[in-house]
Amino acid sequence: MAAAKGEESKKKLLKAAEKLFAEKGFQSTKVSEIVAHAGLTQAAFYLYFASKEEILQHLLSEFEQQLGNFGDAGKKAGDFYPGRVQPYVKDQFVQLFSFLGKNPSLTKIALHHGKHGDRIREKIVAQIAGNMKENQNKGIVKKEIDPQIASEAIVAVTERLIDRYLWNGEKTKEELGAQAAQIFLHGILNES
Amino acid sequence: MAAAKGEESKKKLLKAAEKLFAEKGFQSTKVSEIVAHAGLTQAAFYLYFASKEEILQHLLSEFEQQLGNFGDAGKKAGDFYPGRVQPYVKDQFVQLFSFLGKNPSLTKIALHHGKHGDRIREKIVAQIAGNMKENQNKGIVKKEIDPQIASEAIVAVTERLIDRYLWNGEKTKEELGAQAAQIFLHGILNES
Amino acid sequence: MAAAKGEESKKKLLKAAEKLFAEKGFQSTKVSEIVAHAGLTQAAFYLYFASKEEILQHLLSEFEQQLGNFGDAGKKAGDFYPGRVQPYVKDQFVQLFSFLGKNPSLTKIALHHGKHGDRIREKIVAQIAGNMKENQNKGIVKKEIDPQIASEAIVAVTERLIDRYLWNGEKTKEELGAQAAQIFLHGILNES
Amino acid sequence: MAAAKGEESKKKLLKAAEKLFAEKGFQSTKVSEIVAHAGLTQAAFYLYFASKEEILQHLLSEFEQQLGNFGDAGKKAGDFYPGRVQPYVKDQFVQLFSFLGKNPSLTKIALHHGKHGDRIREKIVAQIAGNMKENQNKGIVKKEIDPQIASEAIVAVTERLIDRYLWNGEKTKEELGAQAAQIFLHGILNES
DNA sequence: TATGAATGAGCGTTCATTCAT
DNA sequence: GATGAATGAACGCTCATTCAT
Repeated sequence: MAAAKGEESKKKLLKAAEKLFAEKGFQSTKVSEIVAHAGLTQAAFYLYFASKEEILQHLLSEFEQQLGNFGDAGKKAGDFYPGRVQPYVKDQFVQLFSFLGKNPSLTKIALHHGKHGDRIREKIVAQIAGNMKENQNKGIVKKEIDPQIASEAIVAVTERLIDRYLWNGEKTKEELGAQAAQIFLHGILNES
Repeated sequence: MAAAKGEESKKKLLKAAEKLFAEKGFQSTKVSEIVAHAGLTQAAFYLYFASKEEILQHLLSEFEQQLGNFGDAGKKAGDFYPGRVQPYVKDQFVQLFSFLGKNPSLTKIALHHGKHGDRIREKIVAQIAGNMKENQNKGIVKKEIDPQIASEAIVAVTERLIDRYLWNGEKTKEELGAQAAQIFLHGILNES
Repeated sequence: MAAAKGEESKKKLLKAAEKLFAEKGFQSTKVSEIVAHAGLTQAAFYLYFASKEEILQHLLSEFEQQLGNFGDAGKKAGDFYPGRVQPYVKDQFVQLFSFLGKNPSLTKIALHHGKHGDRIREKIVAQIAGNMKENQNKGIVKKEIDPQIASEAIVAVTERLIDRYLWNGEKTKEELGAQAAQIFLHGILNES
Repeated sequence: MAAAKGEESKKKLLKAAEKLFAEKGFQSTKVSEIVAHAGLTQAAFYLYFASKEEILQHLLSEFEQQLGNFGDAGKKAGDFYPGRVQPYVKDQFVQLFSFLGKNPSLTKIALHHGKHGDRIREKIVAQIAGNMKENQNKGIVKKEIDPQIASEAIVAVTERLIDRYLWNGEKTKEELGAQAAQIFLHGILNES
């Protein structure tokens, strides 16, 4: 009934790797450190993962899976705001924030890791850009905005604020979400 | 007329290191690769730099030096827009863009490199936040904006757009600057 | 029954290092040579010792530990020769010889290695000088002798004779001990 | 009239090498250090010496040359003490001391350097042993003494006392010579 | 399921030595 | 006679990975 002992070890390794990869980066994290944090030996590592690279992939695909759900949630959420445009857009924004903030270390790893990061980021950006284009057609979003660029900006900011303020508990997800939404939706300037 | 041969080699090494550090990160870049790109032997590297770490520092301090000038420029620029607030703010924005865009690889290295990156980023953010606070007091920037957060956002976006669009020539500095300014100054939404 | 395999390898490395350090000195001995003699790879070396320096320290402290015992032995031995002074002094002399001769390579390494060697030699010299001073007070040793210098001389000779004659089996410990005692106790000249 | 400039540089290099070899040993002394002490460049070194090894040989042969003179001096000195045996022997002893003490660093280098050191030491030992054997035949030196061993002892002590007390000026050549002679000629024990 | 022991390949660094000027 | 610049070869050390038990 209890999870097989092996499965537990595998989880410990994944947790350790996630923490360390996020803290020090993939290259700088040694297999020896991962197993030390997991309370196992180096040989045990290779019982569960073929290589250091593979445990990263495992983490990354875990993240990508959750990413799929996010997309669906976004779609569905649209239906709940018939007619009221601003709350809808704002809510989508907060959702992204909430989603990426749920797993800050995974987010950091996923978006920072060269090739893989690019692919994943592209996915998120595309999703947001798609939504934005729709909203542009509906007249909600300004015509002058390049959805591609704006989406990149949104992701970059989300990523950064999570890393800077959420990670260490300096701000809450809600505070950050509100601020980010405020900035992106209305800009920082007073209307003259 | 010809620059001392040694100085040339040093520059070649710096150029190569800059390129590679930006492309693959510090850890993943091997000294052997740097010297290969510079057309020298490994031993020659240590004629000019005490360690791989030191060439990074060299690059970093080069960047920080330019950073100082950027701050001064920002201050002076303020005087040129008496009464016209928006162009002033926008211009400042574009300047940051222009400044960081002038040396994309150095920017990437500087802001991505753990401890050092944090310090440098903090410097830039503080400078922008300072300006923003002033403009907030003057009623130019919205009261609800947290200058700290907004500045982090601005830097994050600038960094990302440079890396994504400028690096490969997909967009020009001006295009990006305009788009970013647009987003940050007025937001993406149409006024309803 | 069998000693743990790792412990065996460690011992092999220590034996090899001892031999080579004694033969060619610390600096001239390469880690590659040590492991070759031990039948291991270079990486294995660092499984047991953090650095080349550390294996030297290990050897040195092993020697110093034995050194402590030597001091005690000397003290106790004094009690066994009540009233008969010459055999007592001679025996102490032979003991030093026997002690250092038990591990010629370790002795060579220990006394030849700069800072460390100086400290260890000082220890031995001080011990002998202490004894000698006592015997001087008892009227056994000549007043004109400077115990410090005489002790340095004794150690130097012991060291050299071991290295020259014991190492290659040309003389036995007893022969050397007898000759050295003879020289130091009564000198080389006939009484005229 | 002035010595050629090249000859001066060569001398500077020899002086520097002598000092450094004595202080830190041959292996641990880098060519870069030698030239730094001599105020020259590394390339200049190879104008005068084919290799690091060669400058050592140069130093060594310089020492060996002086050694020849020492042997002759010993022989001649014998004639000046007709009938008075002890002063003669003692004087020879002091001469060795004086000779080796004249160039402590060269002495240290010469006697410490493996193969070469062995050859040179052998030469000195043989010379002393030869004299001692003569004196043994004349009844001056005890029959029981093995001249070979005694000579090794004498050289070892001389070498050590020079290194320990002369080098830093703690004792003078004369003090050391007297003490050493005292020990070796008459031993440390009181006649009971 | 897990480990203790070992390794191959490579990395950053050093150093005696060379050569064009 | 001397130098600035460069190098080949090796060294100490690290690390992801393997394998017998």
